[in-house]
Amino acid sequence: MTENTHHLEAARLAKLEKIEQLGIDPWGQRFDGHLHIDAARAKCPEENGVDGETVRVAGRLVRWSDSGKLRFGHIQDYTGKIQIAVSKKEVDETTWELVDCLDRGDNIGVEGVLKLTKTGEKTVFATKLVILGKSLAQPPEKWHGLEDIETRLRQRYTDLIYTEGVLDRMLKRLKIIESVRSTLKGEEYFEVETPVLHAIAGGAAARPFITHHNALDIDLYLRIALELHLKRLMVGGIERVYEIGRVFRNEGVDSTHNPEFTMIELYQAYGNYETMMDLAEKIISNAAKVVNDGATVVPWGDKTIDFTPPFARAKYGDLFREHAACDMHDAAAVAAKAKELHIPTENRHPDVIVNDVFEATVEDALVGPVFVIDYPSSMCPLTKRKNGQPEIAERFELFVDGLEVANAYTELNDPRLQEALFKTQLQGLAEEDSMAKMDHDFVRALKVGMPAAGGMGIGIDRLVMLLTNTKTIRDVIFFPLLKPEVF
RNA sequence: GCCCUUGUAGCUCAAUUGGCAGAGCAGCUGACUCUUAAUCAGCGGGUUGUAGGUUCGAGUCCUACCGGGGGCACCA
Repeated sequence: MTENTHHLEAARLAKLEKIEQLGIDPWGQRFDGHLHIDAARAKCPEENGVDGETVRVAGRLVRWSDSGKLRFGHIQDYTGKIQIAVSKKEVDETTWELVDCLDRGDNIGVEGVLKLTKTGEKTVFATKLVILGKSLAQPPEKWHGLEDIETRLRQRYTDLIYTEGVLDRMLKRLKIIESVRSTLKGEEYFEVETPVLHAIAGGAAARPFITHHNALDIDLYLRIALELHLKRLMVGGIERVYEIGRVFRNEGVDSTHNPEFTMIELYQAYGNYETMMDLAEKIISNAAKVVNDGATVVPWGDKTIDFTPPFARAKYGDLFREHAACDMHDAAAVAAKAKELHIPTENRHPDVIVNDVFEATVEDALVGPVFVIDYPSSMCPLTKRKNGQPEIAERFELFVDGLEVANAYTELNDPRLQEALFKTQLQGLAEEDSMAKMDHDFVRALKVGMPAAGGMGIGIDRLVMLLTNTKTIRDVIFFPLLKPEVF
């Protein structure tokens, strides 16, 4: 960079030096009392020729014409954009020289009078102007902006500034998370933090990332779920508990999977999976309203999703019969259907085959939102069985347009059954593929006594996708995983 | 991991059969006190992802590698 500075950067460096020669710090100083730009816009008179208040605004210069003795530009902050006008007559000589050194991309602060231009645009007519941070990088082209996906993801900072809708969508993500917290606060939940480094990667079926602790000389796993620690806390007396946190799964990347993603898991003593359905409806419909102007019906590509409670509920077995055209308990018929779908059957537990057939035939057909309830219990080693029906687990998954958004159970709190399920691997499932990894301490905790409870996990990234009409997960994550860039 | 596709100036894109690497925007110099894709005149800007190969000649064809996108697999 130093021995081979690009000519565009060189031009900016020359201006930077000129600013220093004026005795001005090109990197800026404290600037108090600025209004957010949306607030400034709200204060601007609506009538031509009327002087409004004198205000201070600050932000990034995203349009600039450095010509003549009256110059216009737009500055932008996270609340919006407003035009500024700088007239040579209205500012002192040093400021006018500073104005000559401004480039698109610079951060500036402006004090001036709010009024409309002759063409009716809300404008701050500057009486003072300061630089709050020089930009040395050439911004993207003003009309097309940044379109190269790789550049947008690697240089998210630039993407956030110059690509229409990116910052807005990410702010919606933050508001959705705020809304989830606020809904749970209303339900008297406590938010906690539990370890990310696990000795046993339990609570879900996924390949973990492995890391190493030097001083203890032990390998550890980055967590793949939050479940087992939160249940321990319920044993400890925190009746309603949740965590919003990052989980890590060492798997492929596609439009709905990022190796690290954000989950909320929550547990409610004395509840069950029906309690969780009611809560899921509250959490999701509230969040939908926050980012869709109060509406619970939201656009989703060329479809519309109605998140107005209550959501539909359908039994796993019924959906199976409807879409796979056979009974899930009829092993021969299921095997035939599996063969038809090129799903392997050899040495695999019948319920694993059922599940594969279910995924192949049912899931994509579910537009929803729909709670799929009552799963085959063999695939649910952490879930309570239905009274008198040990082959059915009180579990639901919430599907929206084929996307799994939430997963919940009536929690298994029988330590003897839990221990037995940890010991029994499903045929045809490698241990690393199983959710049932022996965790002796967790069994010990259950022996202390966990109250009957409901619990739920929601994929926050996918929820944000659905509520912001975004089809790829990388567009709702600030910094999705990419292979390292070579400099 | 496999298949398809893609990589040219800061950005967005051209480049005919393999035949002098171009444009717009942005930048620089000058003019302009109501502009907003400002306008007008002039000027500069390239390791065509990287490394090889074929050829008189490669942005273009071939091989490998690197990055991105899409699909498959994985993700019960």
